[in-house]
Amino acid sequence: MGNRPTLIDVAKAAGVHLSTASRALNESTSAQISPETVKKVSKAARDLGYTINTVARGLRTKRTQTIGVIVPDLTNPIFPPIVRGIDSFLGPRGYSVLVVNTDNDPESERNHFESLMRRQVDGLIIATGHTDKIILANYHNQGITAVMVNREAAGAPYPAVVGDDASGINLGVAHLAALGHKKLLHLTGPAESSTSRTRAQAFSAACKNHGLQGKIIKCSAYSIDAGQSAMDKFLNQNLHTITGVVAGNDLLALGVYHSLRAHGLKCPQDVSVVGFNNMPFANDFQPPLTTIDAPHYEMGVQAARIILNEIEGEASSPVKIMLPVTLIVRGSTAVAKKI
Amino acid sequence: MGNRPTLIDVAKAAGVHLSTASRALNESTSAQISPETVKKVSKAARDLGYTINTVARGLRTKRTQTIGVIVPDLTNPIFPPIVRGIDSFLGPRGYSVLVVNTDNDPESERNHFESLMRRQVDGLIIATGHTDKIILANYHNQGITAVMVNREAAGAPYPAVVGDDASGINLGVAHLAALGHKKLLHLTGPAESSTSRTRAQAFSAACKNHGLQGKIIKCSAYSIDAGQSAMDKFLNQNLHTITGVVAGNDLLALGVYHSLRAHGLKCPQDVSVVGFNNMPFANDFQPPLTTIDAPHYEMGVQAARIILNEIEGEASSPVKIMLPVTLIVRGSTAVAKKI
DNA sequence: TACATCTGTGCAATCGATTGCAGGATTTAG
DNA sequence: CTAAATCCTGCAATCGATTGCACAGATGTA
Repeated sequence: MGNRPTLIDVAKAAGVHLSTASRALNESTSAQISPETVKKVSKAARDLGYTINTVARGLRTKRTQTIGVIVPDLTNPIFPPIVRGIDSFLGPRGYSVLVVNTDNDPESERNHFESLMRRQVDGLIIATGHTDKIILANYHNQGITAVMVNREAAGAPYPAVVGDDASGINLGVAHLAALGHKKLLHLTGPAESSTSRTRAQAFSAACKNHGLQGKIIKCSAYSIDAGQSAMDKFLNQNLHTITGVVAGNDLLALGVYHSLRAHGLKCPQDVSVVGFNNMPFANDFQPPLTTIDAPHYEMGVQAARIILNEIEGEASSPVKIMLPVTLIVRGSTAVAKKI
Repeated sequence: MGNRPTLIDVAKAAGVHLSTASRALNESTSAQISPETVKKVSKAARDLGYTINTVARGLRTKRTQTIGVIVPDLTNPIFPPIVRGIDSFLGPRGYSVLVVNTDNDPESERNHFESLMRRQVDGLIIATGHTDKIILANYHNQGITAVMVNREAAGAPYPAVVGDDASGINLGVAHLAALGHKKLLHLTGPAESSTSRTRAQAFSAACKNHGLQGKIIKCSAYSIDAGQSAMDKFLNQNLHTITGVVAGNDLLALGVYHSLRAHGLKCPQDVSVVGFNNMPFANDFQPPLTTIDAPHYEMGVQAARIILNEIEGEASSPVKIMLPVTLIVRGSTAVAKKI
């Protein structure tokens, strides 16, 4: 790669010592240097096309201005908005983002974690639902700065930025109740994930609240296939026992779509479906998906804000930020059918 | 962040000199060290939980084992698979990936480029369609290692990995021709993008080949909105003049869906639509989208393979890899309606 | 006038590795 | 039995910055 000039080149060109050049170019130290010298050095730097070598600086300062972001899978559509939110906050502040995918595999997560540590990242933003308590406690014991996003911190007092899952599920159940549904089904995600538990509990509570019957089935992952096979299994045994489904997320809702179709049921005529997340293109599904909008981009922004504060400012006490969610009514919910 | 042990700690623990420890731990130099010493050092490293500081190494070796990936927008669904493909190849080989989003803004691209240079990335994988010839030529003049992905290199002899756009468009047109369509429309993306031009040219050629009438309209971006407004404009003037649409990509196809609906036209009964990319969830759209599958993940893998070769192996002559595409027939295409 | 205080700059150590070179110990060759 | 070759290991320079400390000259104070 290109042979860029170094600080020595700039110093020579400006006729000053290396250290003077460094101070002149550095926002926080340029006050120590006379204005004329600063101008001279700046000009030399500009003329030579000097850019700082952050690797060298990072070695000396022990700050790389790099944040590691751990996600399960970037191709899961809720993560790109989170990552962009993070990046949009951090980028203008001089930080870069190293994204790794764990596929929810603990072994892979450990490897990626080590890789990020070797790279001396200044902090971690963790979006994986599976990271278990022990791993997290380990991170904390090692003095690692981290912030959770889209999940709660378990096993370690880390700050977290989450959507208001309980309210979201409430909104969904209330919406179905208002449409006259009496018998609902909830597809819950993997038990390791804090969002799964929160949503399932909120579902039970909301059903009780509205005097509805609410069943829950488990899915092995937050994926279309897992949703489909769980729903298949359910429908094979209980074809006409429910009129409304509150899926743990939009992918599970899509799995429900597939399963309903395979069982000759129509959405929303026979069964109404509510998703969660309002993922991109949810409006273009067949039918357009009624879902809970969770502000993923904003979650990323907030997580970035917090971690920067932890790194640069004084360490605040672990906060938990819960962002509001909203119900988006589309074509997958309708008045309940008599069963 | 954690106070990890350094090579000196390991060397002391093993009772050898720093440099011996370094060589013992390094794959390529451990042959210079006696087996017992290697074992001793390895054990000490393991016991102390030593991990190398890649920042320090990077400063000395001028290799950061980091690749910069420049995309327009990570939330555009074709990019996550590319990024994952890149990462899946590079990760196991010790490289990490720094992803930046330019939003097709040259100013933003310049800033991100500078940021990547400051971070001493070993190479660049460029997926932005807009990067103009001058910028690219600049990169090349600065001796920057780069590979294009999902676009051709213009203005600089960089390797490129692309899908076979021309064949893809051909497949789409042939499919519509076989269904009896005579009058087709192509929505082309921004002219700056090489894929836009390739696809548009292929469309014209294919129409001529099949003896069809083919019109082309331009879209300002590869987005749903741009597709919709271009199609709106077209339909307002020419409501029943075409029966088939070949969209420049799937997002434009979705825009076409919206526009057709707004004009009271049904897909596929009134108008058939073919997309391009086979983006995630294309099968779940309304109707499921017939489209050309482009192997984005594989494109990422190949781009990563090439750049690693350029960095570590001998510089090969600039290659252009064209990956095959396939037609995926779904519900958005049907026998042509008489008009 | 003499001494203390500031300002601006330079000197040199340092961050944590890699690597060319030198040299002692051991082996091989003649 | 001596010289040459080989094998290991240590020494020290180096990558490109940051930063505590020293010091010269300017300014202020008594």
